[in-house]
Amino acid sequence: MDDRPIPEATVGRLPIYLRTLVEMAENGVPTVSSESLAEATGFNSAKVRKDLSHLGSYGTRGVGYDVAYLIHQIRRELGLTQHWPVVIVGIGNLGHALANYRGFAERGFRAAALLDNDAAKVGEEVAGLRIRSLVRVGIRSILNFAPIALAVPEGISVRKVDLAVELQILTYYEQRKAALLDVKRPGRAALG
Amino acid sequence: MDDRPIPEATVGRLPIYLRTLVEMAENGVPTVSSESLAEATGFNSAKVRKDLSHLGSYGTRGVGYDVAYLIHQIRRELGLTQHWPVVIVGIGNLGHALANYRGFAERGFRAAALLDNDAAKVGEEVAGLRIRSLVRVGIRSILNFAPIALAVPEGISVRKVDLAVELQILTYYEQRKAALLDVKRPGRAALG
DNA sequence: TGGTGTGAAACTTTTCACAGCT
DNA sequence: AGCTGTGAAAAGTTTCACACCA
Repeated sequence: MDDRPIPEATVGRLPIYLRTLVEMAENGVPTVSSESLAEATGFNSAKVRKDLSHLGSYGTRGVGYDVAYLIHQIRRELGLTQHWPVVIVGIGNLGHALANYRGFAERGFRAAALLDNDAAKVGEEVAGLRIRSLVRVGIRSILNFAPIALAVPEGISVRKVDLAVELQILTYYEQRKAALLDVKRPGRAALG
Repeated sequence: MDDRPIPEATVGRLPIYLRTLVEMAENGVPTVSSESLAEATGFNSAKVRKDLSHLGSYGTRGVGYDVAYLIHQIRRELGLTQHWPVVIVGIGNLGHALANYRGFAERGFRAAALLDNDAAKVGEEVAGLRIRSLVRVGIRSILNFAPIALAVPEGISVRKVDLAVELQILTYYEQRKAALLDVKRPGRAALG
């Protein structure tokens, strides 16, 4: 592994390139240019080239990138060539859905355990796994769906997914769009 | 509304300040300094001050910010003083969970309709709403949980939540941590 | 004294534009 | 001729550090 870390912004986009490339491979596409990869992902070609350049020089001038090889390189860089067991904590509505979420299985993440601190739920079976009680386990990364800031020991990575936060960000831009419409057509209500 | 748009990075953090401030208000905290708000959110105080300065000059030097007033200002800026009906499209595992997700209701988002293009599901009742078939509706913003890049008409805002992507980003950093351990303790396997 | 508000500096990310390879 | 790879410029974001006010 090259020891220069890849910029955070690029790391955030690599999974999206990967998903797109896998789809292209399934459709028998052998090579892809930065321009067409840009179109498929919604980024622009300069960004695509800069991003991919952090993996190494895997493109061919005048041709583009070999889809299969690029998939391999991104998988390797993201550490997806090995198996990462996933533990789902809190088997409520969302935990249930996550345990059954096909998008995880399809991309190589398998739930290894379901944990809940509600004694009433322990023993129940979900998605072929028995719910177990919460114990101290060797967790190193957390994808947190709970709307709280977790305090974790150093060395544990946390990413948050807060569904309401995402909606609130949308309302900000929605509101601005409404305001723009107002300016263009004065007298019309901002929201019909 | 001030017509200078708030920087994107700041908009992304406003909902997090809001959540924290609401919690503080519930605990009877009357004022908050940028330092303590930073501690509660995990950002730093300079960033908090810069972010809040985009709302206006609502702090008091030597004292801090009035919690209730700040909540009001952030809500106003995010457009949360009005009601935004939410439509859930695709009532599978995840759609089910979203329809029942308390985090939405608690923060003022109510599902107005559940839509699915699977005829077998139409008519079924979930979370007190009857599933209806997919029709052309006046949608202006989309929070997309499906692992595909949506092609939408101009003027429609899209935000993506791809749960597998978030996990893949975590594996990158997890892998780097493992590599660092390796350097420190040569001979030890990267992953126990 | 304590803590905001903000220019300026530092850093990160994006975009431009083109040399150079196939 | 076509497309990558990349320096350099531009834009955006974070952090610093301090004037200034309650």
